[in-house]
Amino acid sequence: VAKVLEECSGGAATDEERAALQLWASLVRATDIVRASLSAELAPRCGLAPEDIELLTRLSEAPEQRLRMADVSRSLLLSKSGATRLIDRLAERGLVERAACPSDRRVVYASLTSGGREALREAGPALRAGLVAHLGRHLGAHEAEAVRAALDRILTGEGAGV
Amino acid sequence: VAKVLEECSGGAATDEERAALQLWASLVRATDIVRASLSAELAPRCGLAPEDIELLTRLSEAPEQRLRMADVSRSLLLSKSGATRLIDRLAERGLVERAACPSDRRVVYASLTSGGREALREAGPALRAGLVAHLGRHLGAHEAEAVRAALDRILTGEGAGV
DNA sequence: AAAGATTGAACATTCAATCTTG
DNA sequence: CAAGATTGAATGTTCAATCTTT
Repeated sequence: VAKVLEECSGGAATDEERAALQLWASLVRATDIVRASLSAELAPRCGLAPEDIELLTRLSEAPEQRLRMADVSRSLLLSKSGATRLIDRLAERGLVERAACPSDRRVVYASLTSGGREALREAGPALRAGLVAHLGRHLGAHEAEAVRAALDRILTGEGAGV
Repeated sequence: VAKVLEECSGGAATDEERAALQLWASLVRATDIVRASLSAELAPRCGLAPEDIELLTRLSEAPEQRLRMADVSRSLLLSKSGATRLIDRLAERGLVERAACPSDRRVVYASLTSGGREALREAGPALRAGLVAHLGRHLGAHEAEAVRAALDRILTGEGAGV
């Protein structure tokens, strides 16, 4: 990608621009490919997409195992309506359920059901195995740690609220 | 994410699994956030999404500034129909056009128009500036290089055809 | 008026089926 | 029959508008 832009899209790329371009290309490709592999392996195994597991996980760690809809959207980097629809889908499958909040009647909680806990118990090990196979296997321990540290620096620099 | 799964989704995560989990969380978040920032900045500036620019770039570097539809889908990690629709959209805007292949009448070329070259000349610098601001700015030169090397190792390990 | 959530419309992406050419 | 490309249907995502509650 970089070599291309450097010559074709306006010329005059600096070294810094070239480096950023290459880094971006690798970043996007790596996440896309690993995501695709994970989805393909997880779907037949447990019928859940990686994003579904991510949601169930966030719920399982939350106090009372539930989250306000707005927090679902924020923590998953999803629009408000995206959160509504995600919870719709998982609620239909019995993995989460909606609950009213007594103290503020505007908020709706999404809470983990026992079925959701069960699904997560099965999906968790599969997800972890997939991540080790597709990600960890190719990197040494402190190399992985170094990459994570660099990415986290970008995240905090860009103002990501964990 | 990692702390959660370690305790909630089946327990007994190894150190290796924890590391892979954390790396994955940072990887996904970083690409999502940078992608969102890029899209938001590029859209008003030049009316193109990052993926559009990526396609125009690939075309601009290809021999004759054209690519077979199948190569579009492969190089952008898109399904065959996804490639068809992407070219549809950009052709409607006059940035690419379809052309028949005389030697094999099954193949359709997507080729860059002069309008597409013009659009890329404007978008290229904007994309590069955005990438430096959102990605490069937070990392030292050889740190960025180290991350890229690690990601590329994952890519070749996972069998990514560049 | 502002915040939380939902809905409908628009759009992008994929899968499966189809059509044409080799 | 296999490969290249396109189409229709289904799914998921977002934006803008709406409704309720604060």
